[in-house]
Amino acid sequence: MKASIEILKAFLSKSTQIPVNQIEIEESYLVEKRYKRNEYILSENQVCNHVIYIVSGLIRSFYLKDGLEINTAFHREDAIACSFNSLVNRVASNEFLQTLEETEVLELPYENLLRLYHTSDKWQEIGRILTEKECVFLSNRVTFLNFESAKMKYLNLLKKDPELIQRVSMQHLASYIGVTRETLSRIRSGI
Amino acid sequence: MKASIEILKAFLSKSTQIPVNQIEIEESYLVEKRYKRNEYILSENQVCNHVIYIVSGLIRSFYLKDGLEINTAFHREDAIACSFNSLVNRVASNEFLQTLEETEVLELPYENLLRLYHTSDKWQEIGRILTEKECVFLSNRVTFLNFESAKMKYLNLLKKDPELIQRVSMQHLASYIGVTRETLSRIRSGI
DNA sequence: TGAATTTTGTGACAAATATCAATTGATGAC
DNA sequence: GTCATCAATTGATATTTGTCACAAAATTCA
Repeated sequence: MKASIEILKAFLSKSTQIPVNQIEIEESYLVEKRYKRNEYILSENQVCNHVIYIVSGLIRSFYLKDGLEINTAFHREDAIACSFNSLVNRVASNEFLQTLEETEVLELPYENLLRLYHTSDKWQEIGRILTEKECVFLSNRVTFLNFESAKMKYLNLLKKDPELIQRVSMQHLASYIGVTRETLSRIRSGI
Repeated sequence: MKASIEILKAFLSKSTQIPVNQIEIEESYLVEKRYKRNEYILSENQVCNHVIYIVSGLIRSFYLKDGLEINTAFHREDAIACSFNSLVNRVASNEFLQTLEETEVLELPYENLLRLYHTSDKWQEIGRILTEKECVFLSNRVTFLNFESAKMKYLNLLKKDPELIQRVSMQHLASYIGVTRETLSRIRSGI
């Protein structure tokens, strides 16, 4: 018996406004997993075969550019994570998923996601609404990154998501907002 | 009789891999409209009440930052356009939609989109897949904008979408890739 | 606890890009 | 075709940010 399934359903209901009792999923569709700190959930060139729901913990997505790690996203408890393009288009991922804290997840394999989509229009709706939310997040992120100074990007992140700044190291935040570690350090020291 | 409905259906079928004969929509749900060059389809602070399918023409999305126009997207024939966040969350748009060429569209009012979603799981699927594509596009755009030099951003755009560079003025492209007009001009002259 | 490792901070300097001002070139209205 | 308007270019300079090198601080773990 997987206790975290109720937590997942609560997340889905909250995110989509669909009543919990209308959200159905077979327990066998999901796999519970635990990761230690700094473990890789997905590596570059693998095809992403799962959507994961994070019960607890913290995960980062990043890609390599000239050997340097550039973070694209941070995923915390009560959120989902995957390499979106890889999952949806069945292509090799250009990004890694790595835990930054000890992390507990519920894994939904891609083929089960398809089963849900094909057997239930509620799940089509869930997929659509969650994808819409991701779209809104991403278009805000584009605006956030484009045409803003390093200082404004840091201050905006601080305002919008102060908790992230507490939980993620500065070197990881730096590439997420598109500045070097040194510049971020100087911004923080107020120069 | 709206001739462009068949064109819309072909677009949806091509984008979603759903056979055309499974895509149904009442003609009365859609409104045909024509805009001249430089007309506004949506202004800041309005709630976006339509998704539009562009039959022909070119539209830009932009927002104002310190009185300056920053372009966020360009939408061409055989594509859809809207202010996504405004449409989905029913909030005032922070962006404008303006034609850059004479443009012919099919307008789908938001309430009709909801009708489609609530009466047909095919339309839930169409919505999901189109939103997925937008997500992939946006996450590529984030990667494209973050941590790239002005020159690389221009060259990447040139490579990925040379047609856009032909059709859109340099001043509009500049803010789209997050550089000033002057810098873009210098990049193009090869300095 | 203490050594090793990782992360963060600082300084000096270089490179990239923005800003401001002026000019040239292109386009559209009449 | 001409004038007016808008777009693109160019130069000079200021500002921002990156790069490299190293030191200080914090964290990890044996």
